[in-house]
Formats: sequence, structure tokens, C-alpha cells
Amino acid sequence: MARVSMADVAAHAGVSAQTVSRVVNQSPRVDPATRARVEAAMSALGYRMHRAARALRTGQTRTIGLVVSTLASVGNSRMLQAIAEAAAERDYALAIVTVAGTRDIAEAFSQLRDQGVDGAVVLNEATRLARGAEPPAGLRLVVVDSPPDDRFTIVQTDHAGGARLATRHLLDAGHRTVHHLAGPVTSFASSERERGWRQELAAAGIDAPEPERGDWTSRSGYERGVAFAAASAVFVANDQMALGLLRALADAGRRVPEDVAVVGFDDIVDASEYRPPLTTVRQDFDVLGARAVEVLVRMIETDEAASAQTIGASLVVRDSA
Amino acid sequence: MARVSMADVAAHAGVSAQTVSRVVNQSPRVDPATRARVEAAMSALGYRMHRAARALRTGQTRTIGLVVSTLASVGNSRMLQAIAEAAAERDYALAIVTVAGTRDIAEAFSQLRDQGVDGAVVLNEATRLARGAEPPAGLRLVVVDSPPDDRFTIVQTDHAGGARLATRHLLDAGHRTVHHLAGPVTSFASSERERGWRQELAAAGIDAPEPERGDWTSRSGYERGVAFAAASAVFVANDQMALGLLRALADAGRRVPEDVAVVGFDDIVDASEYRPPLTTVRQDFDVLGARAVEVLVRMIETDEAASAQTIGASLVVRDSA
DNA sequence: TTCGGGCGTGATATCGTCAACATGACGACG
DNA sequence: CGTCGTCATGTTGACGATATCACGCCCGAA
Repeated sequence: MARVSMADVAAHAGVSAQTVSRVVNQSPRVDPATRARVEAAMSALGYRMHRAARALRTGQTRTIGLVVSTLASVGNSRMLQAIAEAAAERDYALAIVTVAGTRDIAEAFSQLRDQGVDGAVVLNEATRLARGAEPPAGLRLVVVDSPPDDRFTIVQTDHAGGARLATRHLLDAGHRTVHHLAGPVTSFASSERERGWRQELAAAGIDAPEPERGDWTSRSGYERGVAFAAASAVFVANDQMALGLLRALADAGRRVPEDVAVVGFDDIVDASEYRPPLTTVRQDFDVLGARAVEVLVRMIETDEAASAQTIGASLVVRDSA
Repeated sequence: MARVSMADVAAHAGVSAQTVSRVVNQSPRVDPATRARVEAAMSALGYRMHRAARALRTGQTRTIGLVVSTLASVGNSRMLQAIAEAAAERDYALAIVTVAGTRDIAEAFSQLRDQGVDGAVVLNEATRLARGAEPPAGLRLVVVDSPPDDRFTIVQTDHAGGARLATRHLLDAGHRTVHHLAGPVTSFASSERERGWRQELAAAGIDAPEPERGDWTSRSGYERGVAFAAASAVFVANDQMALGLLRALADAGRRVPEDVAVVGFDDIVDASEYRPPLTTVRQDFDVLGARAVEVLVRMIETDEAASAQTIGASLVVRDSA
């Protein structure tokens, strides 16, 4: 019943433990016949690597951390799933660290260091990162959606480009201007989307109206929604706020899309069942998550810096605009 | 820059490494003065435990695994967050393992074993668990929402009770019967909710109409929704399907709640912004997740079996019924 | 023939921690 | 006053893997 170690496998195969190690680590310096014998012994005994032992010796845990503030946002959940799968594919374990209200980013870093992760993906903490704690030296970091920063590598959606697509779509439909319900000022994604919206309006020679600002939740979309009762076109910074806005507009007796056109951002799964089905900008969370892991693992294994990656966003036209 | 080990702390404090170990592990057999000296040395040098080394020696990784099939469901995301926080509070690391299409539960167990977790929480895999792989011997398991099974401990919401609340609410409003849009047959939560609905109807002497069946997604709610155009009251097995149903009813020219009353299940954050705001049964995901971790950690640390736990559900009355 | 070098393999030391046993000091008790 | 128990602390070895060096062997070049 005891655990099977390399020594057991070695004895069974009539070789030394070191040779077993070489087989496990795919060293080329092993005779094919020996390799086969060792592999047979491994499966006969049901050998499994002892990660802790390897970690102790090599200093690498083959674990990546994920720092996330909230999973209430549908996007974060989707990314988490993509990240979990990408990590598993590469045989890395995934350790989750949450950053809740009082527990701040510094504490998250400390937790990562304690757990000895080889690197970490950070979701949505750009501003806190910038303000707050210095990441522990030597911890490789990939941050999703962050302003440029040379302490880590960035992977992001082309928020501004997506916002331009949305704004353009509304302008092309003949609206004289496009209003905006933005996300919180602390969010990089939010400010990028706002920037794209301004750019596209500017390109059309239109003065941007003052945006409203929510906190990503559908409730805030509803609360800010009254401000748009007189608008004819609104670009909303995410789908969940768009949901609230749709209700606010209905309350105000405005029909969508006849009286007001609405475009969201994210394309979360439920967006197609909003009333009306929401025209929105699709973020490819799966690619984003997979890419973040890919970049991080490359940084860990080659010890080279990686350059920033931007993933395109596309417009999904449904009925709300 | 090298890592600070117990030996370094010991040298700094003028004691042996074993004494440092005793301080770290809160052994009572340490003189208070010595303890203070060691603690001072630890903070002076910035000592951190090396988890891998401890794991190698003790055989315990102080890590719990979380097996989850999908995070697309809002409930799972919420639970994950609660679990992450509860684990961090107890100084356990959390490792995520996903069970995607082809990668089945057996593979998840194998992954857990490789990672050497001390125990695991399994979300929503009751049926696969029952059918499929035997969990590795010695792996302590807490399963959320599962039929009784003596191989693991169960933590669950009182789905049936919640469903009865919903059904009762509709009957009390004067509806002659209550239709049901159920979840997939493979889901324990779904069958429990269906059971509660049937019970409450039976208690009122009403024959249960044949339920429709979706797959938890809002899209399936819309697709099955047409079947309820003639209904006057519908209990939907989760909020996301209710969203789709609301759209289907609107398409059919039916007003909610005037023509049809709808009650959902879960109380996800967006439910209050559905049109109309959704009356639904609230599951306390935070408590559920926290309880799962609490039970699991107790099982790990005391090596005793724990009994099943059921968390109550409550009705949140809004405008849809 | 001799020597250098590549190749497959083995022996040994070590990563940081903790379990088990050892030690020395001191006080209680008969 | 000798013996024994308790307490604080130290010493040793082992957990399972791998880095490093060392060893034979065989082949080709000098």
C-alpha cells in the first residue's frame, strides 16, 4: 500500500534510480531497451512522480498561480476555465488565490510565494498592481488587461478596437451620436473601451457626450439607465450592465431597438437571450486564457521575457442594434 | 538572495533547526524565551516555510483539490470563490481540476493523486461519480449536491425544500397548477427540485403536468419556452433558463406576471435585473462552499468521517410571480 | 597500438523539514 | 542522598527526487 518510489521501479527494472529519473525526464541518454524496461516496470508498479520531492530538489513546483479578484463577472469565470485547461495540458497544477476586499494584492503575492508557484496569471488587477505591492522578485507574471508595465508581460483583448467596432456599427445605422455607459475608472478594460468609443466618434467628427459610469453589475446598469432615456444609441461597456439598461429603458417606455439601439461588450452566454438578443462585442476568453498560460509557461521554461499579446474582438450582431 | 531555511533561522537564533521546527508547528515544548528569540529571527530573516519540503517529510501537502465540470454556470463560479476563500483562511492551497468533455472524472482523480492533494471538493459530478471511476483510496472527498453515497461526504442545498417554496408561492397566488421547466436528468440538483415540485403539487391534490427539460442554459430555456405559452405558472429549475423562458413568453405575446407567473432557482446576481425582476429561490452558495471546505478540512485533520450537511434555501419575491 | 571522447549507466550528496531518539539539567520523593 | 521523571533542547536520519561526478565500454584517429 505504500507509495511507489523511483527506487522501487529501479529495483524492479534492474537499474539505478538515476536511470529511472532519466526515463521520466525524457533524457536522450538512455538506451531504448533500458527505457522500455523501465517503462514496463513503471506501469507494472503504478509509479507516479512525487511532485513535492521533485520540487524540493529542483526548486520548481510546476504549479502556476491565478490571482483573481472576483468570479462574479462571467468573463473571469470563463477565463479561469480556459486557464485551468491550458495549464492541465502542459502538466502544470493551478493554484487559485483570491483578492477579496481587505485582503489585498500584497497578501496575494505573499500567498503565491508561500505556495512556491513558478509563475502566475493575474486577472484584472492592473490598477491595484500599479499602486500597491511590488511583485516578489523572480516571480514570473502575466497580467491580463493591464496598461503597459515592464515588470510583467501583458495579454489583453483589443478593447479599444472592439469599442470602435461597436460605435461604428451604431453610427453606420444612422445614429447622430452614440452615448456610453462605461465601467469603473479603476479598470483598464473600461478605460480602453471608453477610449475606443471616443476615437471612433472623433473620427466621425462628433463630440463625445459625457459618459455615465457603472461598476460592471447589471444593477448599476439599471441605476444609470435612466440617464439614457433620451438617447438613440448606447454603447455599454459590458453585457451585464446592458441587461440592467434594457430593463431601465423598458421602464421608461423606450423600445429597443426601435427607439434606442444598444450594443454591449463581452458576449457572455446569456446575451443571446436578453430581450432583445443583444448585439455585442465578442471577447474570446478561451483564447485569452490559453494564451496567457502559453506565454507564462514559455517564460518559466525558457527564462526569456515575452512580448505583449493582443487578442482581437469581433462584433456579434443580434437584435438590439 | 537564496531561500531562508530553518537552519538559517536556527543559526541566527542560536538554537537547533529542530527547535525552529517546533516553534513553527506550535509545539508546547518550547521555552517562551526561546520561542520569542526564534520568532524574532524568523521575521528578521523573512523566513517562509518550504511547503514542498514539509510535504515530502509529512506526506501532507496542505492542498485541497476542486473538481469542477464547468464554470459557465454562475453557481459554480460563486462556489469556487467561496471555496477559495475558505481554503485560504485555513491556510490550505487550492488546486483546480476541470472535467471537460473527453477528459473524464477518472482522469481528474488521477490528476488529484498526482498533485498529492489531501482531499477534494467535487462539484456537480454526482452521476459521473456514481457511474464512473472509483475515487483513489485514501482520498478524502466532499461532494456537493449528490445522492447519498457512503464513499464520500455530501454537502448540499435543500433543493427539494426550495422547490416546494417556489411551488407553494405560485399555488398560494391562486394558480390552478404549476408547470415545470426542469434541468438535465443527469443532475441531482435538477431531480431534487423536480421532486420538491411534485411533492408540493401532490400535497395540494394536484396532478403534476409533464415537465419540460432543458440543460441549464438560457438558450435551452428559450427553446423549451414555447411549450409554456398556455401556462399560467411556471417553476423553472434555474435562473438562466428562466431568462430564456421570459424571452420566449414575450415572443409569444404573454405578459409576465399578468398572464404567466414565473419563479426561478439560484438567485444569481443578474436575476434582479431580468424583465421583470425574477422571483426566485435563493441558494446560499457562499455558505455551501464554506461548509464544504470546513467539513473537508475537519476530515483531513481529525481523520473522522463527517455526516452530510444540508443548507436551507429561501424564496426571494420580486415581480415575476 | 594508444589515446581521446562520446555514450550509457551508477554512486553520492543534497534540497528543507520533521519523527524518533538522545542528552543534560533540575526538582520531587522515598 | 540516590533515583526517577519531566522538561527543553539537540542529533541523526529519512522522505523522493535530481545534479554532479565518476566509471567502463567501444570506436575512430593518430
